[in-house]
Amino acid sequence: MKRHQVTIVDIAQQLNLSKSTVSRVLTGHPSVSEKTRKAVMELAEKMDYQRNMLSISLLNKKSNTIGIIVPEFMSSYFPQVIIGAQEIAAQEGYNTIICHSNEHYETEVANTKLMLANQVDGVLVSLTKETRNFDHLKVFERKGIPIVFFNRVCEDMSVPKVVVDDYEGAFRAVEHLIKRNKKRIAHLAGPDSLPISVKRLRGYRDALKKYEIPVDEELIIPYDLTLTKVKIYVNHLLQLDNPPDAIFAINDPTAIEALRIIRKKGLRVPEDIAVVGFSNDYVSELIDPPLTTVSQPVKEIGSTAARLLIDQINRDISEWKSIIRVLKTELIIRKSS
Amino acid sequence: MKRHQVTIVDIAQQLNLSKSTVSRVLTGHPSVSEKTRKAVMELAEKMDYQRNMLSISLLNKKSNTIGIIVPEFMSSYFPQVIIGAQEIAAQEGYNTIICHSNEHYETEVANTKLMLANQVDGVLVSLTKETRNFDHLKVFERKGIPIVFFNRVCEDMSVPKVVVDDYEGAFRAVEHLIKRNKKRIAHLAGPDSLPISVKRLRGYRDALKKYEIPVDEELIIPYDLTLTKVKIYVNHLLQLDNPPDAIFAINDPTAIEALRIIRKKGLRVPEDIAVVGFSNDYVSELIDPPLTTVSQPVKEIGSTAARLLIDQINRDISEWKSIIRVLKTELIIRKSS
DNA sequence: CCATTTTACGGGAACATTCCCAATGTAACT
DNA sequence: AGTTACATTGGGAATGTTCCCGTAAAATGG
Repeated sequence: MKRHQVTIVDIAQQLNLSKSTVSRVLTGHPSVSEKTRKAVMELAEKMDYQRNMLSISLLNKKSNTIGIIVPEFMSSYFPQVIIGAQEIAAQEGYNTIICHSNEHYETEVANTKLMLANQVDGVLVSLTKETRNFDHLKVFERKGIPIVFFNRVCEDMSVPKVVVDDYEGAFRAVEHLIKRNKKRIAHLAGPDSLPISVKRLRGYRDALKKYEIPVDEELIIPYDLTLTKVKIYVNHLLQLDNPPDAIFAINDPTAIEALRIIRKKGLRVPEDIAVVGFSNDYVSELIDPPLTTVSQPVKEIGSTAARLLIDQINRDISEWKSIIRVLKTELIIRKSS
Repeated sequence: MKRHQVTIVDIAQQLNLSKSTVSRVLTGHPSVSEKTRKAVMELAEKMDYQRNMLSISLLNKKSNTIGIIVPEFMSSYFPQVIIGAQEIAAQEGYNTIICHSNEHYETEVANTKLMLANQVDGVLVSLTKETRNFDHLKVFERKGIPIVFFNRVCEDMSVPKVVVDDYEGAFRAVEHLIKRNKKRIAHLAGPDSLPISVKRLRGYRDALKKYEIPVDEELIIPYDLTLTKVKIYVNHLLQLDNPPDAIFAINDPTAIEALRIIRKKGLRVPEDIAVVGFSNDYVSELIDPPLTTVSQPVKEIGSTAARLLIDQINRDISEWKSIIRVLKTELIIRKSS
């Protein structure tokens, strides 16, 4: 099958017009007679004409496309952020190219290349847990392509960021455990490369400090977010001479995994060990027992990030460079604590 | 900030070469001297040169981009299918544009327009529950742009489809309930517009027939997949003179919602009422009690669909038009039945 | 040393569209 | 009637890249 695209030239020839005139009709330019307008419109409809955005983008040096790069796609977190972002983007007439890096630095680099090659007008990025070098992202800055980080941000770069108050969320979560009379609270932390890990850890430490509970470094376990390893760490914690009576996990999948392991051992939650997570994954209220967790306004994260990006694209305001939007979290207390 | 893209002409001018030569280096064409090759490569690197895919796509009439249109993004089902599809696509050098239709026909139509305008080489589509008119999809056929349906397919169009054996899956699920000694099995069905609803309903009916259990139409409730309505239907079922002792739901979110309502009423699952879902959502094994469900090979659905699409793009083999790949389901028996 | 082949590079068209500038035609006004 | 104004339309450049074709210089062969 020979595939020939219907172009404005085809329409022009059939109507004995110039491509300029046809273009004018299709773009809604005023100076064109009603008669020709109608003729063009009808023929275009009949021929299934679709404007070729590639050529327009090439000409305008603007693709009306934004890129979104996320580290993973499994939990409900990023899909929902994406929904929020896409909503705003679509409203403003922007398409979206979504890439997930699978938590691999190399894939992330490849993804940024892809975005550049496809001439995106801006990118929304959440980093992988492996990312420690940011050269591939600084290219965007050098080229003047707006970039906005969300959730997993790069603190070395002075570009807009959208995060939640991880510190406060963690603080409140741990405070809640303390008020439930828990004395030895363990923390399954994330890798230090991620600011969210660091901030949540700080929240954990400060909450303990405030209530004058000594911080036992043995109870703080940073890990690389590979879910299969949770079992090792939880088992390790339970076999300590002085085991914890609560676990605060860096995120919900980790908390849920921990919870399952604990229950398989025949321990009671929350009586023997309480568990608290972070993010309020959509699973969390469905499991048994429902998980206490710090909820994030996921859709709002996506929409504010997209809004910030598009504002930057339209009017490039450089004072905005260092804007950081910190959204509120909310502690949702359920039966696991 | 004035944004000027680095082009091959810029590189050519700085080195006193023609754009042809630079292009040759960048595309790896052999007939170019080692000296100039090196010079070009170095300068390109230094200037952060990135080839502009828009112009290449325009020239080749091929964008190396495939589109994926899914009805929703909330459950883990479609994200996982997308991961499977993207893996294959990336392997074959294709980018991906993802759109979700939010279960709205209008949005789906808009999404197809977007795909066409962006010159995708092919599309992967799963329909919304509202879609009853397929003109917007037939455009792809007319233009000779390959299209592959998955999960929610359009049976009117003779294009490749990837589905699971819904009939068999449903049959086995209901058979399993019968063997658990359930006599009055209700079915929360999907809308008739979706072939998956129809097939699963047929499986349900035939399983009952096989074991000579009369089909009570009162126990078959088709609904529009709006989760909030599940409560009404479940309450209705429970208040029947002769209430059901099992529910087979069209999908896992529905089953989970039903399960929660049933438990809130103080009924025991599975003793009073057993519940079975469909799709093995990643939540299903985490809830209490874990849900018996029919699992689908999600990633494989995505990868086979993508493979089918790309094969069609590369060599356009028209006999393939009516190919239907039916993947196997597996009944996963858990505590809810 | 000349003829022929090879090697390396330049010129220009093509892709689909928009937009500026010019050109044509018509109506209105003096 | 002649001039001006305005309404429509056409022509051509430009966007960044590839690829075909042509051509000069260098290398090879006798």
